[in-house]
Amino acid sequence: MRLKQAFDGEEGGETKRRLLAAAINVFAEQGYNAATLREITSAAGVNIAAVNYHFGSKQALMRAVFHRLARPVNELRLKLLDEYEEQAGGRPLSLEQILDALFRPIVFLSRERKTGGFALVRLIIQVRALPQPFMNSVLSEQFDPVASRIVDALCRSLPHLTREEVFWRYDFALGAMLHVISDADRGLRRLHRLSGGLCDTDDPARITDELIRFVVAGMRGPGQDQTSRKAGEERDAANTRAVT
Amino acid sequence: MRLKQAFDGEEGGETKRRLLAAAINVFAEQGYNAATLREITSAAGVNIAAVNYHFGSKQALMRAVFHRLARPVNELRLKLLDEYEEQAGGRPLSLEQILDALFRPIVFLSRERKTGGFALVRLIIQVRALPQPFMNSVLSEQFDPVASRIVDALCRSLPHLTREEVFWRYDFALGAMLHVISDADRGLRRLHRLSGGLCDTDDPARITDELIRFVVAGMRGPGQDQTSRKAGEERDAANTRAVT
DNA sequence: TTAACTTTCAAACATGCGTTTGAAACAGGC
DNA sequence: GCCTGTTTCAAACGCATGTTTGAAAGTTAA
Repeated sequence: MRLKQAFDGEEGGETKRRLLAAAINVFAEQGYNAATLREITSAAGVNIAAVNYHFGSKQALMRAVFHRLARPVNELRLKLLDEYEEQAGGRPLSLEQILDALFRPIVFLSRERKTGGFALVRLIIQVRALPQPFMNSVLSEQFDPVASRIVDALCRSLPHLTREEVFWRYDFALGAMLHVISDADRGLRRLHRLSGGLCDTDDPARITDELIRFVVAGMRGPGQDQTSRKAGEERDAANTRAVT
Repeated sequence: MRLKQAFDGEEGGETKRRLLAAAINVFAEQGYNAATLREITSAAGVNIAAVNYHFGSKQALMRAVFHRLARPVNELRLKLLDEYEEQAGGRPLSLEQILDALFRPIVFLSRERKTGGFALVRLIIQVRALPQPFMNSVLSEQFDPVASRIVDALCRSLPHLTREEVFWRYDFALGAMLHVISDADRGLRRLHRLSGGLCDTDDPARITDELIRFVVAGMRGPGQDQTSRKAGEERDAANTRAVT
């Protein structure tokens, strides 16, 4: 067997590795459209033709970046779920445990530039904001399994809610998390600024703490069939006053 | 007085108006970086030199777009707050009223392509995901006043929370909303797909209903000093088991 | 009608992009 | 050492972009 083949694994050789690492950073900072291959290859210290040689195209490089970053995070989340399920011995997981698996890996990693967590979060937010059709399959492949697993666990943990309601709340929870961690990643740091410095958006433990408290309460809030009729009527009247 | 000067207002002449309208659509669909002036001018049926003549640059055009879109929405939100405050006659607004002002204009408008609500939401999400420094001032100018007003109202409505906690929860609520409305705007329609069609992400009333119910519960959840010591200890132990 | 200003236009500028090409360098096995 | 395949390289390709330019067309007031 050739030594080169033994060394070639998922990460490829030195050039491929450096290229991937540089792409992670540049795509995260600039976004796909504004990132240029010349900038990436310059940061990697390799020749621009290497992109086509090792990855085939800019698009393929972006997909490789995403695959590289998302897999470890989601493996970790699934692993946390596994551990909690083993502890639970067949009973439903607690809501806190589920949210821990949903949030903590991402929130903490979003503060980790070395491991790529920072970049992953940036990229998730970016592809969500501006879809790239060529990314659809890698996103589904990486994120759908863990989403389904979490929703299933939530349904068992929150029997007062319909499955539909759980899906809505899952989406809200995800949005709340992505929103707060994306805020800290930007020059403006809006929440920190708006709050006059009260909110320390650099502290993942603080973020997780506040986030879980909010989401736990939101998740445990009543479902539609438990909301009072009076509140429902007031809301209908408010909706009748059209936005114009 | 020249007739041209009378006609020139904020909207400018026909060419400027068409250019702005086309830019709204193209920027929203493509994002700032991928949108080209040739595409915009082609859609507007004007010459490419008109961009520089009427707006000065691509960046300035983008700022003008944002200014054009954000102002009516925020005026509406402030107006809703005014009305609710007038009704309240000096007492704190109910949480539902505050959230109505926070969410409903944007959620409903996000379904309105004609009024630009759709485009505005898309643009907000995009500039958040990938900051453009040249947009910072227009964003602050347009959104900070209403944010501060809402946080103030929330503080009065939720006296069990510190001002810091209110800011966190405001941010989570905003994130939840932006996340769910951005989902429906994209080819994949993830929530609809993941939920096997259960969640109708085209229905603004449904979105608002579920969103408000979740956020009301989340906002009313206990603050940090009301959370049980046992839950806190369990969380500390979980944090000690490091992510890797 | 003329003059002054405004607006629009086609063409060009200056630069840049992702991709390709063919040769050189490298690596490894026989 | 030779051969084969792999990898890297500089240059080029084919095309695109935002901005500028100078002239033409349009508008308006005197």
